[in-house]
Amino acid sequence: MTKTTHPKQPPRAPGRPAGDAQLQRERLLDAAAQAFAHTGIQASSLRSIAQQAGVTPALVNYYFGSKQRLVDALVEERFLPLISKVAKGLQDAGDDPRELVERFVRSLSAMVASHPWIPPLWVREILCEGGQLREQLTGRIAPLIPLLLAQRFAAAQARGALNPALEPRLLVVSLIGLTMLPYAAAPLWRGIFANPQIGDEALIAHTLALLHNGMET
Amino acid sequence: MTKTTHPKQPPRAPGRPAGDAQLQRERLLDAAAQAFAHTGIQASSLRSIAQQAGVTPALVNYYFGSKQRLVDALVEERFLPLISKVAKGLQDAGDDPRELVERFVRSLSAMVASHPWIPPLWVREILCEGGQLREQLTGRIAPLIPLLLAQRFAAAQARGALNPALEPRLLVVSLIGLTMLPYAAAPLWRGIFANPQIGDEALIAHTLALLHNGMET
DNA sequence: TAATTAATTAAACGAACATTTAATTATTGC
DNA sequence: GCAATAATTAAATGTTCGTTTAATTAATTA
Repeated sequence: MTKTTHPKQPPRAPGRPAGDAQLQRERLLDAAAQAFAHTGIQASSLRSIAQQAGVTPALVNYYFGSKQRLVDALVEERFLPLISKVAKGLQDAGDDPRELVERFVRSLSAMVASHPWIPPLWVREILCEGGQLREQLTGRIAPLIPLLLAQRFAAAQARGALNPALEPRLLVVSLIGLTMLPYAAAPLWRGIFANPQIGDEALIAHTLALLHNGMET
Repeated sequence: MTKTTHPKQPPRAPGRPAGDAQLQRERLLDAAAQAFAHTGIQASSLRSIAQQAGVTPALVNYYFGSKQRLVDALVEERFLPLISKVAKGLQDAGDDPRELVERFVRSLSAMVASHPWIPPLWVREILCEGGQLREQLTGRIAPLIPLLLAQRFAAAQARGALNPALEPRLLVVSLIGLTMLPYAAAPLWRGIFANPQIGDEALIAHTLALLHNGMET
């Protein structure tokens, strides 16, 4: 989709501008994160990203070389560092499955609050078939979070600290379904269930209540 | 994305063919459902859909008028009837929230087994921002399923038949996150958690165990 | 059987896309 | 201060897309 709303900046003349240089690159990454989450990578044109940043599409290729390498830069510099931070918090947690679940829910909530482009990007580019970030998940994210959680859940279940009717690996899937999906779908259910409004704290409390009760032996 | 694999049918000459007439329309709807779920509506070209059905893109416009009306036809003739069937099953269920949840889980499972294009289409065109089926959800699906479930959950909670720590409307979101998302993400987690394989029955048993335990007062 | 209608293709159109090239201007190093 | 380099734009290129038009052939009707 092409952004048809111009912020009405007077078109700049060619030539090197005065002042800030490498800051343009960051502004392009910001615009790309917004566009990719909002519209999807494939459907986001370099024109619309450039326009959002107030430059021409040729400048995107000047800084990144191609659309694919813009995606790569966004993954390395913006996306994976956030994932690693969540993973660190889980590694440092103990064996108690309740503690693991609570840390996951709360750190995801904090990440989404400061980087609201994460859930829509996750849906479009990891969950969707053909998503361009799927390889990142299977190759670099899965060992850090899903496999780690599954192992700890299985160990907890073996020593009787987790509802034996659950399947430890599917509990990881359930955990993601109960956290990432509500954030990604928030515009939808906030519209359907308007009045009275449901806040973020209520969402966390509900999710933890369901999970803690459901995990009990 | 354009389908580059040709099923090697010799190119047909112009002119009205012998035999089956209105069957082509159904074949185009089949191909469209596959393509839209697999690639997304916007990214599915009429060329690829036509090629999948063994015809030319002009024939798509002959039968449907435009790409938009092809989408409309798919919604009316294939998608909404399945949703209505699920909604009927819920309306006929009693007040017991366990019964409601079990019916939802099982009828969704049956629907997905016979129409596997539903979960990816739901993710792409309802969950994703800008999805072309969102108006259908808020306008025609929400009253049939999410609002109905939320009302019954709230009533059950009021009479003490549902964990009071839960929020009835968010329980609907949780229910969808625990059912639709695992189906949509199945190719992902079946790859990550390979060996031993997890079957559909195990998924249903796990999901119901978590929900029933979590809903207990 | 002759005329009309239905179903199909090939070809063309204009728009949007990612990318490349050449020109233009500011900054930096000597 | 002058040459080299860095940052930017305008314009052009070739591709793909949805849609339209005209031609073609089978089925239907009278």
